[in-house]
Amino acid sequence: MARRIAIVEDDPAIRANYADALKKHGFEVAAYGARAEALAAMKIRLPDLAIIDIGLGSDVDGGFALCRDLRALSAALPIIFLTARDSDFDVVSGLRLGADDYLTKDVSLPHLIARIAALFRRAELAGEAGSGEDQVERGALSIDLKRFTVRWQGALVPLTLTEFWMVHALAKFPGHVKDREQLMSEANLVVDDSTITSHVKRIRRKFAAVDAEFDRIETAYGMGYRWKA
Amino acid sequence: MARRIAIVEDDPAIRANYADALKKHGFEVAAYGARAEALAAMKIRLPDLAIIDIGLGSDVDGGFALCRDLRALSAALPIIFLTARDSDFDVVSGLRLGADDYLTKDVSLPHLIARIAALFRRAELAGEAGSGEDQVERGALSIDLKRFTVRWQGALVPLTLTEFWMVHALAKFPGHVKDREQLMSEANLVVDDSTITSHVKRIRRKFAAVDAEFDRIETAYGMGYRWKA
DNA sequence: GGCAATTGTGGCAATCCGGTGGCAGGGCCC
DNA sequence: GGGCCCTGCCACCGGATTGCCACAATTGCC
Repeated sequence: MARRIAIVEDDPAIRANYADALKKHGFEVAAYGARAEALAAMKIRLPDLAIIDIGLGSDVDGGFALCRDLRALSAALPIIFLTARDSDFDVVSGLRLGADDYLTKDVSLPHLIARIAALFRRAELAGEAGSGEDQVERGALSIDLKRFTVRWQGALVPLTLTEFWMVHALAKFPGHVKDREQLMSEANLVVDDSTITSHVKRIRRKFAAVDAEFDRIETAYGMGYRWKA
Repeated sequence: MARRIAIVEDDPAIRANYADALKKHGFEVAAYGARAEALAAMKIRLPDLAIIDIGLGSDVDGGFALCRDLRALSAALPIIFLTARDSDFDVVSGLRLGADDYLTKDVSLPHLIARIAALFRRAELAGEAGSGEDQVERGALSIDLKRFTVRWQGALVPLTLTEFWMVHALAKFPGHVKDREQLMSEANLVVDDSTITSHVKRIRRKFAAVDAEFDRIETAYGMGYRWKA
């Protein structure tokens, strides 16, 4: 199965150029010209790697914002900035936002491919160690990590991203207690303890809307929460 | 616990320079001037990240060889080439050898740090999922550190957090007497001695509710308590 | 057996923790 | 701009947990 790479670049010529080159290297390519379009598409289905430009049309820093959004979608998604901007400031900012690499547009194609390959190599290491699955099934619960959907007894539970990650964190190891800090880090958050409580409240409510009997999220007093098997 | 970074660079001045800068950023640094020396040291103890120059003294491609050797030692070790050579050919070769990043020596320090941080971030993703189950088994007693559950003869004993840690502290070393202070510190408490007595009382009661014959928590008069094997 | 020190017991009050409703700020879309 | 959604947080409440005390029971020692 070919790797899917998403390219976000506003210049149509450059975009087509890169898309072509990557396709020739055996990658599947999805190309987008604008931030909102790209984000919407990736929310439906995550690519295996994203290459994004920083300046997107009138949105001068659109790529930065997109990177942040994508990082929220997935902590593991490899992200490469590919842009004309070569100031140190931009590089550091980009990397701090969670990108894995930062390249300027003067890199040769072989160079770009080598960077992509290196990133895939590393991403794969993570996949082997962890649960590289993009689908989690726990009885009546099923989680689709690429589409960010959760089903309970077959019915779709409309969770927000934060809620999605929290459910994922809990259900990944049924029965294991996750304290609030662990839940935060798995959802890429740094918030107040009470906020976690709020999220759990909302998650429970959403599951209950689908199944009034729902009670799989158990509170472990003073310890955290656990997904009851 | 600070991250350990290994630097392999033949020029003593540059080496000291980078080593200093990284130390200032809170990393632990091990610096080496030659390939053999570096490899020998890392065989004994792998760093958390390696930064290597390509040209090492008379050994023009020594860095490449070292990278290959290190990759053989560990597929997961993050490796960065930091060198004066900026030809595309070298970059591609370096990355193909298994390096994660390739930087030229004109990068600023903030840029280098950002690259290092990005790599650590990604490497951490891999490490997370690996840790296996933590379980303590002592005859009829079984403690699950991940689930925060205690079973006696297979039956669940509903302990509170404080009680859980106290049972854990006692059962970890069966037969060893733990005085009240030790029990407090293992449960992260600072309380009156009599309070420990109360906790033991409640723990015994909860075990007795499961098994009327329960008598494994022994009082060592004047010394503390011990888990009877 | 007598005595002081130590531990067990029941119970109560203070505290901690989580659940709930609600609200405000920020972002996004129309 | 207006409306909507998501998110973070707070105040309040009820219940679980915890700390401690007075008093009874036990222990070690003479």
